[in-house]
Amino acid sequence: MLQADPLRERIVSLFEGMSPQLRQAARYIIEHPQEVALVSMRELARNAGVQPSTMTRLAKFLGLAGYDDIRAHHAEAIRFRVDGFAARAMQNDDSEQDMAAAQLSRRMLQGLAAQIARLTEPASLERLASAADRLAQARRIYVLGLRSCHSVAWHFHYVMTLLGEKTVHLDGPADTVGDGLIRAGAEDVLLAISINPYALHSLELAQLAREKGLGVIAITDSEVSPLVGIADLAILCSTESQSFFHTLAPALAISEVLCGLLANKDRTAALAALQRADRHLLSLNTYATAIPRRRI
Amino acid sequence: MLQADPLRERIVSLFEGMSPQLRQAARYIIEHPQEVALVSMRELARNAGVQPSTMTRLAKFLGLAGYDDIRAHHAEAIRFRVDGFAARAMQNDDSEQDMAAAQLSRRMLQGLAAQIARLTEPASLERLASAADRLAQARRIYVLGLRSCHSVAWHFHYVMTLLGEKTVHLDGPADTVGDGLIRAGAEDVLLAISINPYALHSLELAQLAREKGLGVIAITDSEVSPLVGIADLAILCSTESQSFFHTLAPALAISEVLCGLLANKDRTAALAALQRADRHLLSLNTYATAIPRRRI
DNA sequence: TATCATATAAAACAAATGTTGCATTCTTTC
DNA sequence: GAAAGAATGCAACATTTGTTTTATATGATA
Repeated sequence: MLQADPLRERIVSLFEGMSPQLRQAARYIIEHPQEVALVSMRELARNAGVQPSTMTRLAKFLGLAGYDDIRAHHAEAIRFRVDGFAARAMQNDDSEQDMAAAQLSRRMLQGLAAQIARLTEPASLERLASAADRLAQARRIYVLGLRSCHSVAWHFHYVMTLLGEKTVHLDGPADTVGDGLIRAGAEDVLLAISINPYALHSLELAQLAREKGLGVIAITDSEVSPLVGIADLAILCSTESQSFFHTLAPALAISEVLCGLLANKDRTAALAALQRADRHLLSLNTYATAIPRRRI
Repeated sequence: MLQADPLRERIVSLFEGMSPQLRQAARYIIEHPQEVALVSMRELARNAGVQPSTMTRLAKFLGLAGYDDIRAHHAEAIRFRVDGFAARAMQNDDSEQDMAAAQLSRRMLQGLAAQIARLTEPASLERLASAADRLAQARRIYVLGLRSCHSVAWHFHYVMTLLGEKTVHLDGPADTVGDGLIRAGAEDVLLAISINPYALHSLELAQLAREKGLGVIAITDSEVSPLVGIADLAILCSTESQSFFHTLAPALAISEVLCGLLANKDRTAALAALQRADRHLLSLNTYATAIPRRRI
């Protein structure tokens, strides 16, 4: 990534002139350089979601004789990098002293990675699985996350809307946050996300939900979180970070895993739902397929 | 190479019991491990001075099903070395058909952890540092993230509001998303977050900001993202996950690091601001200090 | 030396790879 | 709205791949 890579640069510079399929292939190659050298072209094409011929066409488009040139180039890059990696690592340690920012960044990122990795402990995995089961059975899933946890709640809700109509995001202006629960009942589940310091309103709503007979699943940060007492099941995530602020990355990771597990319950249905969402958004022209040109 | 390599050890330990030809093949493999993954078996055999069949025989001799097992092992080793402890994460699908929940969860989480860990590469750290500098200098920071990226944008904005009044979150109902930019100018910076598929509106607004003279910093997912062409500086994050959906955890981690770096520019000021925010929220009774009791 | 078992080379084989040409679909342009 | 052009999917193609089979060579044992 550091050293000059002429082919990579060529791909990037010609990217704008490529057709959609070529772009998809090119993008995958740029983002998975080592895979190019390690798997066959057909498999690469499959992983990139394009036809095998597209890879050949991409090679020709780049002015190469064929796909083998692309592979050869990436293989060479790997051979070249064999001891380059260690060298780079050393070079870090040197320049680290006068780069306070880099040092802090590294510590924060390594901390986050470690915290997420720690979620793979068997106890966590079990809770994730039961939570997913519970959510899958529910008629409706109400999602609640206020203040800092809004991001997690919203992301969960957003992803789930791609799958269907099952979730209701408890949010709104003018103190209407809780209104969504009006028609909630015992067949439903509340997914409540809250970390220290715990927003009072979240706890009140969770308590209300409990009283209305809803199942309550919590994503929170401690065994002694007030949510644990309210919820049927609590998934714990660390929020500590090497900076002033709490981190929500592990909580977000958990919510993404829950989405993944739910989608995995019925893969074909999930796939169909995603395709439908795709078509809908496509017809609305929501996403850019080419370089953007401002509407005037 | 640093870590234990069971296959390599097996080859060494069985070396004495091999015939001359098998030894020659085994020796070449041990001494050129990366070649095994990068060239075909026939070419490897040629380079080793051995018949192709000898390679197959060696694989069987080692108790494997065939030569492909040897290659797969060495390919994995390369992936492992390149990606740090990403290793297992990126190897794709095949038989996750009816994967147990725990297994899928673990793979997703390990993948996320690996992707965040990969952000500690020097190139990323440098970009993070410059982005933080640029943001620190700006008079105002406009934060833009639509659809799936809303969570990241909002989280950045929320954390920054704890520090002061510097950020403006570009969001709103009734198509008022861009209104915040009305008074934006050359002294300001836009922090734009967008991943594939790129929301058209995000690109248009980023373009508009650029035309208005704002600096543009992007958090996006690829060197060929349309945002790269618009932004002065792009921080790249992977979004691939072991499930149907893209992940935003790395993007969120990046935004948290940026917040941390910004706060770190003036630690005492940051501390003071946080305390003020604390007092304010305390006086509003925003957070629970004890087990919640519903208001009646 | 004759005989046997093993090791190696050579060739045959099915499966896969990368490539190419053709038919179809989607855009663009008049 | 029709026609030209580009982009794309599909299937056939010749190669190449890893494996297996067969034949030859080697070396030990009696």
